[in-house]
Amino acid sequence: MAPNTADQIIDETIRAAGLRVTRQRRAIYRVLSDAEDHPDAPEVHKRAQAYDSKVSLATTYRTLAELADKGVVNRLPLEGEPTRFETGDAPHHDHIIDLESGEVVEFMSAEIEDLQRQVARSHGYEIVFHRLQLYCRKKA
Amino acid sequence: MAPNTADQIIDETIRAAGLRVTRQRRAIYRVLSDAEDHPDAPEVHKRAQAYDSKVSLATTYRTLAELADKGVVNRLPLEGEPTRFETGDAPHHDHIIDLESGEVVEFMSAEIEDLQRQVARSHGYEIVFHRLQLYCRKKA
DNA sequence: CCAGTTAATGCGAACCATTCTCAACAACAA
DNA sequence: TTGTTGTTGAGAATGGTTCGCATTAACTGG
Repeated sequence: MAPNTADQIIDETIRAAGLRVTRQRRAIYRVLSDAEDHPDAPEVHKRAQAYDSKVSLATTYRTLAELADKGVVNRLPLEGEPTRFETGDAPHHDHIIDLESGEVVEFMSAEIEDLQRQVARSHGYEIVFHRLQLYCRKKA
Repeated sequence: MAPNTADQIIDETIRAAGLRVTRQRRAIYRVLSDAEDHPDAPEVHKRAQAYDSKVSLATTYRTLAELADKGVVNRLPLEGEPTRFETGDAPHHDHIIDLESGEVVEFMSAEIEDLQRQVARSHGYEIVFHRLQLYCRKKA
């Protein structure tokens, strides 16, 4: 099996995070780069095992945490359910959570971001990171 | 000790939530209406015991959850630490979290709220509730 | 004001997502 | 290839929160 570009990028990403490239980390990161949705850790684990059966749940949590700390992956802590994950390569965005289906939709609003910074500044703060989640239902 | 207005309001609030008025619930709710800050459940428990020594931690969690479900109290789930609580009687607002001190500052922005609604609508959703938290550090 | 009905409490056990421990193992560098 | 050091797996441990259940206390309606 010849190396392809996608694999190389994944390895590169892991290495750039200052981590050794292992089968497990490749599988875990690949799950997120392939994902169309926002899986939680057990789900990432399950999918990772499809790529490589030798991935433990502990390593999944560990790797997700390490990658998240490096900014390569984003945590998406949701109200009342396990944290979900997404790759960190997309430009910054916030989330709409469909309360019925659990589906997560990404959105972006430069205006909101600006206002947030403004609000923070007016209180003498600067934003390190923020969390904006709109828990919604489909409009009638 | 003659009944005063504050006590009556507390009882009223609890009753309005469809709950029986008990010493414990009075103590717990009073903690929040007296609080200047945003305590977590164990802290509420500790303070509630000052008003009435017979309050268990389980009841504290239970009562906070019940009151939160009724909208009388707001949950404030924070990134990486226990959920904190506040009364629900203040007008809607969001929070700035000081990453160094853990202090929570409330703010309000009608503009941001409007933009949120607009964003949701443009995706075919209507907001049921939202969470906006700015994790900040004091500006240099 | 009392008894009965039903809800609320306290205690500890249970839960669940997540993290840790540590011996076995695998990446990478020389 | 071998040494060094980071990584893994398995399961135990953690920590916040919830539950089960026997006991106790609020609210009826009489």
